Amino acid sequence: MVSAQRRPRGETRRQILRLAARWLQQRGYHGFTFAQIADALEIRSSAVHYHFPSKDDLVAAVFARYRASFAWWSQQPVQVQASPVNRLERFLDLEARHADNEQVGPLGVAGVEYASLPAAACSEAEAFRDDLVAWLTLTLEAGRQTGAFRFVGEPGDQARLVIAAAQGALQLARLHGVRDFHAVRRAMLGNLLTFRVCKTS
Amino acid sequence: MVSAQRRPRGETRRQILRLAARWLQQRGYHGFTFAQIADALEIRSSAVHYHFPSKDDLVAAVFARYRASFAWWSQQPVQVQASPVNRLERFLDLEARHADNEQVGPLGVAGVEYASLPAAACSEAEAFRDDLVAWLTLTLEAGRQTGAFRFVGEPGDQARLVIAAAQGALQLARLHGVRDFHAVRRAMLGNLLTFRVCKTS
DNA sequence: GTCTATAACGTGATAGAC
DNA sequence: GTCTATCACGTTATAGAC
Repeated sequence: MVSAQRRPRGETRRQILRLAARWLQQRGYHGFTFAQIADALEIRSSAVHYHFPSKDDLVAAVFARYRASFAWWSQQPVQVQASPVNRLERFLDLEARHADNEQVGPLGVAGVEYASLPAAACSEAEAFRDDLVAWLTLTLEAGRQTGAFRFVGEPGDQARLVIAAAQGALQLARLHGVRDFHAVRRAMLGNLLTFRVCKTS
Repeated sequence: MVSAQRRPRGETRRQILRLAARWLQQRGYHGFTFAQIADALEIRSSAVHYHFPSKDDLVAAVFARYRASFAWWSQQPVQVQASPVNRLERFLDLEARHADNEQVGPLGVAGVEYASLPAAACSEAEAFRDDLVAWLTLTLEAGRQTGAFRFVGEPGDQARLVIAAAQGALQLARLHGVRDFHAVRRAMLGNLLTFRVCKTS
């Protein structure tokens, strides 16, 4: 039998979370197993159960980390001080990183596997959605006031469009390469940014 | 033992496909099993294997049917004769039906579970994507020529945006109700349809 | 041609060693 | 506190009955 690993304290837990997040975004909730995580870390699958008693716990923790990461990111000075257009661009850069890593977004996973996902994970995903909607709504509204963005209707609707499009674009990118993500990005920014005046028809 | 079912010839196969498609769009590829299909149809799981030797075969057939359905739908006289705006509206109506049934789109499933999906299913999904992109590109291009749609850039980019947004919107709807789908729809149509003139900046 | 009994394997989870 | 041996179950797939 292989002797216990000599990993720094707390490092195993962190590695488990890292792998779970990666595979969740590449294969979905049912697409990876404790055994695969254990193999990659050269421990037994039951060691994973020590750090996360059930798969529910593990995936809920992964979703919670998405939220925390985004909260941290959005509060960085460089984001707060950026213009609304710049904030949106940076958000799309963030999503593009997923595409480069052949991953989709957490909300896509939650949406697709919703009916077979543990309740705790769904709750975390919903909360993450709320955070994103709120942040994007504020960003888009601010950008419209400065005249940088042009759109009709509610900023909240437009925020949901941005989230949905980014999510869907990541999935298209899996099927047909990263170019599809950038195509969606171009189209979306073109629609939002193009200087234009509305005919008051 | 329960005696063999007396189902009309070919009906079992059709029912299997129906259930598989429904659950694929509600739970994802790994979210349903042969046993569940068998239970619902009151047969043994091995009977399902007679109609579809492997799960690969079953899911590939489901994806193939999505393609065939869309091809049939898009060639109906009512679609062919409709205006571009109307065709887009009808397409979104089609997607909205998924939202009403608490389902996501096939491309969303394929994108999210891509790395854990059988190759045959991926190929069918990619072909389906190609069909959708081609049809939407033509529709959007035609609509722009008549002045009904206004957007900058390539129609192909805009087509990918529509697909991505619809896909993502269905997933958001799972998390937060059908209202999110309609919000995305409003925003998207608002951006495409609003009468406006472009400043040649 | 259609379906059933059963196998072979993979999965999440528990009890207990160190 | 951290990890391993092992279990009980669910899943896909095969061989064979009718």
